[in-house]
Amino acid sequence: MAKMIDVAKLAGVSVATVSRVLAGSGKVSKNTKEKVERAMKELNYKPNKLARNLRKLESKTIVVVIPDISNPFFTDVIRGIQQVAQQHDYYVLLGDTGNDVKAELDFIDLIKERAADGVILVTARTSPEKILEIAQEVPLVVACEYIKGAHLSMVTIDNVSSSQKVVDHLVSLGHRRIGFISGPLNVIISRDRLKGYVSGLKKHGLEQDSSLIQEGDFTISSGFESANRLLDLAEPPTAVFASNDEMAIGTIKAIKNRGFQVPGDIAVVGFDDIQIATVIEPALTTVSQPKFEIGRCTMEILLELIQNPSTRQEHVVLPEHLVIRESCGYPLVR
Amino acid sequence: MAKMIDVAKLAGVSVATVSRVLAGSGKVSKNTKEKVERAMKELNYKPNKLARNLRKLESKTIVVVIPDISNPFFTDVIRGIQQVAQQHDYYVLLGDTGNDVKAELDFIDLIKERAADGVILVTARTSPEKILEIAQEVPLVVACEYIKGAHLSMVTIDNVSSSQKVVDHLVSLGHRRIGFISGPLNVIISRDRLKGYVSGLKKHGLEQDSSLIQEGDFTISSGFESANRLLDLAEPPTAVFASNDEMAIGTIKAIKNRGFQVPGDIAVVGFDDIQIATVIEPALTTVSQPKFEIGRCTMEILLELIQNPSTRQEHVVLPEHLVIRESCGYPLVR
DNA sequence: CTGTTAGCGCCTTCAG
DNA sequence: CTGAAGGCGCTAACAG
Repeated sequence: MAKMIDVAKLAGVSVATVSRVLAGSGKVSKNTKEKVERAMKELNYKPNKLARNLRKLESKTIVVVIPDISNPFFTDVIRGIQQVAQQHDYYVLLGDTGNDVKAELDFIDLIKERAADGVILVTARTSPEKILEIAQEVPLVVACEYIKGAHLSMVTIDNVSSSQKVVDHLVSLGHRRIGFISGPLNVIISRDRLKGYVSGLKKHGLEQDSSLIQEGDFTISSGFESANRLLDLAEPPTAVFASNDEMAIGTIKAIKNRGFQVPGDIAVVGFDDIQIATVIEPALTTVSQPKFEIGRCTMEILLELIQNPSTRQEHVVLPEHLVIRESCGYPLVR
Repeated sequence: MAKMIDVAKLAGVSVATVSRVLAGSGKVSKNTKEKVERAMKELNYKPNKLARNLRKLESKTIVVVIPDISNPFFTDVIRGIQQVAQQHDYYVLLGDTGNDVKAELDFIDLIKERAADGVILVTARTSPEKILEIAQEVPLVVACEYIKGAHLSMVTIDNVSSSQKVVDHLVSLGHRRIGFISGPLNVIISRDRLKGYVSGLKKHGLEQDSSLIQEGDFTISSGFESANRLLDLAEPPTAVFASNDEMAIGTIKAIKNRGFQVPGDIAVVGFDDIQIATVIEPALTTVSQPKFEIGRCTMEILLELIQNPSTRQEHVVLPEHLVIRESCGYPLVR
């Protein structure tokens, strides 16, 4: 494997000059530049990134920490991250934690070991205090999740108002008894979606019935079980709002399982807009998160933070929108 | 950021000793070892991987080149790769090409730049000759795809015999007119699945009708269109075998769209067994690839190749199995 | 068991 | 515009 000095010798110049043409830092005569380039090509020279990284004390790599890469929601976010990373010559290291907090911390440690220049957390199982502490020391951006009132770079949507919009939609279709399946309530975005649901009800003068609220854990099966509890009610809801698409799918399964129709008998709304939402029958009406854009934006902020660690930390809120498909049908007539 | 020499000074030893306790190479007295460890903890020392990498001329990183990370098939493979990588202290760099051949080559180049120690190709858009040439120079393993008769490390399933099994199953249910939707025929695994279908027909003494074979491109919409062509036939098939689950989903949509039932009127089989296969209605009977295991196995082979580049290259064929769900129903009575 | 020393390959002042 | 030289932080001989 040819190295810089080989190129230098062949071109009859010094390593400094080779380094200069590599960096494209203009101060090389056209003539020598050509000589060097010819030599590089002849030797099939590739600069050794290991050496460059050590010298510059940067790795040109960022870590994306996610709970589970086989969850389709995250892969779209990653694609956004990757796109911006590539444009700026950064690589992305995959930090799949398998939902393990220890693994999360280990990946973050990569920065201290200089194997990465920054981290994106698309999960935040670690305690908020810890994350804040880490964010003081290293470039870190949190995506999708957030920490309340924290002085920290974050990119999310507004989970409260988007949930409220769902209630608006359901009410406009004539529903007055709306069930809600929340995500795990120890997660802030789950609480936000619940909050939006509750304030949506209030806005329309509907009373809140705690039996209509069930806690799930974002899986299809928890959606199925929660929906069953809702269907067991003396007076079941005419619509169910699930806090993510997987749970909405479980809900649809539960409803069909009892011989009811969606949306004929009961309307269903999801959240996230993953691909399955378009494939399931009926196609799911859901809150579409700008996943790709979240990824892009997160990476852009991280890049700024890496270049200038004293950049003011900000919480960016991206717009989402309700996608109306088939699972809510048309206005109820009762 | 504390470095090794700081630890050495604080512990009153030389850097070599610190390096030794870090490497755990036994030849340090218990006493000094403790001193060093205390110093490391006190300074909150983390070894600089950049320096270590340069010194050892390795990056402890491998690149996984995939066409599209938001395709759920690949993420399961990646999880398998990641698991083994983690066990061996390797990191995985994501090489999402977005189906671009140039990007594929660029990611492979990372090895020559020593930013990675090996590559896993879960796609192979690049020409076989080029791949073989590259594999001579760097540790490279191909997963899911393969190159015929090549002296190259590959991990796949047997696409021919598994497709034949699908035909066996369909025939056992009474089907004699079986449609086939292939993947793009410039891809070898598509041709293999077609080959299995054809030889399956022959095995059961069924004649091959070329109008029953349609070429798709692995997307839902191509499945939909191909299925429509099949349904337009004067004598449509009683069963359709699609070469992947996405196309099978498109097929089911097309069939339902015409007012027919699956499996009541027409049976459908897919290939891959991605998550959607269990969610779609009817749940899809499909060939289940051991995706996670493919990932694990591929990474293990790559590891061997990295440690010993002269390892004999081998083509590992992993077992798959047919998962029978609802989309084929029960034996036909005609 | 421990210390000394010479690089890994590159970038970047500082001179010229 | 070009060259010489000093590290980046660590590991691996080689001595002792």
